[in-house]
Amino acid sequence: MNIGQAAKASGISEKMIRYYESIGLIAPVRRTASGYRIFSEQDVHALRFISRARDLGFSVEQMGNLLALWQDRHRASADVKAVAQAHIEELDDKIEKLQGMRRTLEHLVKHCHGDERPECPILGDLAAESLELEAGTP
Amino acid sequence: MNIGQAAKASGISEKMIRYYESIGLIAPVRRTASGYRIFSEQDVHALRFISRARDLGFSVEQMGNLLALWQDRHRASADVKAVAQAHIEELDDKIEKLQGMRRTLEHLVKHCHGDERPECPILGDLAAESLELEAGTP
DNA sequence: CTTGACCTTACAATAATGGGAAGGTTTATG
DNA sequence: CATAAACCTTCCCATTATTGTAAGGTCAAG
Repeated sequence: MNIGQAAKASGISEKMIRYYESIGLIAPVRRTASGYRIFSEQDVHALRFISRARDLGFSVEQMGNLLALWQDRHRASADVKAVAQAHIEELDDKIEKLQGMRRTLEHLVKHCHGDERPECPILGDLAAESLELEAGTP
Repeated sequence: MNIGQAAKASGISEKMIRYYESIGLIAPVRRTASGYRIFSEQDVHALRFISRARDLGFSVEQMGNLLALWQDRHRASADVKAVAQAHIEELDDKIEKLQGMRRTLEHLVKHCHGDERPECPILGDLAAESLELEAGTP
């Protein structure tokens, strides 16, 4: 299997496969005499593993940890669980941050007439001209 | 006011102030004979505007639009509202994506024993060895 | 007049990805 | 067999927003 086929089979672009190799996330694969990469089923399996981990939002570093655990027959599932839980917390942080932004913005949008006139509480809030809408006094 | 004071007053780092100037988000401010930047109250006001917009997750490009609207006396609030609403949709997309990841991960974590044994549904799912946990057959 | 705290520019790095150029290789077709 | 299309290779650049660092100029206080 050459890199194009491996890319299709794994859902990771050729570019990213080369990148993952260059940073050591995956080991260099075999090459033909002329330098073309040859991917075994095993190699593609690892790429699919990465693809799924990536879909779950794991960073390259976390994927490295997961791959190492995956390939370690004597791993403890507790270690895997710890990585996953840490990632859940990261996700929660991001989600909460975005939701906070969303709430504030939603509030401002609700109070904006959205017509031809220039008066606008959204700009008012950004310029802090007006009476602190929302901002933390519940 | 020099850049250090403007940074403290606005909550934007010196670095980022220079950067925002370099990319044209803010106009170049006055300089002393020796080249030090001098920030007026107006300049700092604009920086605070940017700081708040940034806290709401607006991109540099969006902040540029908002600044332009802010400084346009004849703006229509509808235009501001449109920018804000577009951003809310972006936030919603991001939130939904993260929540999807979180749900899947939570599900996997729940089924992982988290002990000394190597068996782990989290790795199993990433390797797609097992019976498609979660993945779209409700 | 020196020291330390400031300022200046310029360049590099981060994380993950895409784009393209310049050139070698394999495959299909005439 | 020759040639063209479709691959592959490496290398460099761009992205977004931000921080770090280095080398050097300036200012205020002692």
